[in-house]
Amino acid sequence: MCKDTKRAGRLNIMRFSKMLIPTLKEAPSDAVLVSHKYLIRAGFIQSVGSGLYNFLPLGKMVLDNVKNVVKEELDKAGCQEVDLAFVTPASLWIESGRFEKYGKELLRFKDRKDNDFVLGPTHEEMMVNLVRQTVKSYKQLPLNLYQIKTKFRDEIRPRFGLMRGREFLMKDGYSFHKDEEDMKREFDNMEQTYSRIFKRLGLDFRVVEADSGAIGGSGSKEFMVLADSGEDTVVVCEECDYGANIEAAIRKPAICEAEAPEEGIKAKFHTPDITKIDELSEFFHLDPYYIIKTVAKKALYDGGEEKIVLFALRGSDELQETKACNSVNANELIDIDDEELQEAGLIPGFMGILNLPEGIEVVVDNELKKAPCMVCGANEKDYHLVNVNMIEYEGRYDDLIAVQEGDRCAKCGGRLKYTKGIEVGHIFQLGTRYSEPLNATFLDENGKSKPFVMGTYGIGVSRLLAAIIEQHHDDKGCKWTMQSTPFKVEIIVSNISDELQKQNAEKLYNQMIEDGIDVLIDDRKERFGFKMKDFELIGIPYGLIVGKKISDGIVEIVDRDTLQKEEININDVIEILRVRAGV
RNA sequence: CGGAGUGUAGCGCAGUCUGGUAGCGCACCUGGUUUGGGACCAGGGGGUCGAAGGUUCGAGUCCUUUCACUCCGACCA
Repeated sequence: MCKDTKRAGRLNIMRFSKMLIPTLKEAPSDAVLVSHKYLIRAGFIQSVGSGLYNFLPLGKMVLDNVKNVVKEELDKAGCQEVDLAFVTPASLWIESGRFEKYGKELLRFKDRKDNDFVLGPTHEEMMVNLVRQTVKSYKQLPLNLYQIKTKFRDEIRPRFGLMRGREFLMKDGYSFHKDEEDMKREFDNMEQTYSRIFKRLGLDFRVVEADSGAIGGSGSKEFMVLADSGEDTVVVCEECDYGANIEAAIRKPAICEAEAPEEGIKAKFHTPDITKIDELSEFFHLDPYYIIKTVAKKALYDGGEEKIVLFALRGSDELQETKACNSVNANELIDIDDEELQEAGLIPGFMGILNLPEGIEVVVDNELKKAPCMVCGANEKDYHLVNVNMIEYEGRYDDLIAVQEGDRCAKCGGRLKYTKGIEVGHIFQLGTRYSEPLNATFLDENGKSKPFVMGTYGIGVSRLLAAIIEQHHDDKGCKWTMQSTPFKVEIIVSNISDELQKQNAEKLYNQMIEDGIDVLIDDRKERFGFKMKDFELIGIPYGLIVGKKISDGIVEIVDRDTLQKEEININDVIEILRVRAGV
């Protein structure tokens, strides 16, 4: 009894016949991802509306397990758990300026007194508010506070089951420091902590350089679980450990093996109806590398302000929109049609960076710096310029390139390739982006008032369930990893009407409970095949089949990963499972 | 928001064109036979056909309106 009390809340034991596990033969037709299908078919979750899910007993167990791993590692790393109000007064959001800016994902509503509230999609404001009220001195720093809490984002298009719901469970952490240096130390600490978390959960992942996006800040890294169904494109090096989201990936500047054009004097060249890079390439017998591609976009800013921007890069490269957007500090870049271009005095197909009409902003890719003898649109119908020497060009440069597979790694020169990833974690160096507007300050060693230097760190906890299944499944069902699985072992009683099988299975069940092994016993009055199908669908790591050979003292262990069966003596069961399941 | 599509039993679907008693498979309940790979026999329960309005002797089916959901694009843990 005493033993049981000690493990209260940690040990999962259950009878299949008593547990609510509504397994289904067919998945709802709208499920596209395997994780979505299996989580529903195996009775882990239930859909209740667009982007809204109920967690059934099995799903809740997995969710708790994942939560525990996250919590244990964070606490070990010196973080402290808090729990902030889910409903938050809009006033804080107005103060930070995000009430207007955040957009429609922010669910707003009023209480009976007509006061504005929001459902927290993230908690920077709330956490800064908490800390600014309680921390006054550098002596109280650093501080890393987190919570594991339901978030609500009214996504325009929720999809893929738990992968992108509107309501989801997220761990969000915020750290507060007296200076940049200490914040960077904690950032590294979190990178290592996150790596430990995902490793414990049995995930194959990469830490990659990322774009900071809307949250802002100087440096950020994403934790990507590698899976074909991932929504993000990740650039990784085949030789070293470099990895980056395509939005932030860099490369060694490209070199062209094709012959460079002979140097000459800058001149206008008649190019009738030749508008595309490959047509120009053919016309001039020149590699696209030596042609300047000019991409026009409309940049949108706060308050409905907009302007036309030209992005110039080599004909052999592609524009990376996120980089381009960041380079002009816009909220968004949108395509622009030919009519609008003409109104602005630009000629589609013949745009270039020289001789431009008024009011057009230009950003040139870094790799065009000092490039000699380039071909470029003349901003005049049917004409291009040749022998444009970029040494003479004085304008803004930035990194605009979308790294391609086969490009060279900036770190080691190795070959870069694409892979797909599921973003399960994101850590940011925030700086004073929130502490300043919210006037959250402390007194430093010299008695001077300073804004907190902050970091922010997120993990998509409910998304992790989907990520685990995306990476660990076969055509029969789920394969939970040891730290995430609801039970370590499932005892399958082949024929429950057979007293000998039943008694021995019950004995093993009780023995495992005694020994603290999470165990589910399938004691339903069903046929063998039926139970095996459920076992495979649910994905508990080890099955223990108590069947006909029990009369000889023999049972079978099934490894869910390989589906290999192995006959063993009933007396060795506990010992073998202990070793295999690490319990 | 733009484009495409779907709403019929818990799940998967047929029926809608051409109006005439609401159907199939799985699941569920009862009894029996079965028990090493989603068994079989017999019997049974379950539906405001997404909602509202209209046409008609009669609407799941035709007309109008509306809601929800899903898929493809922009957002994100």
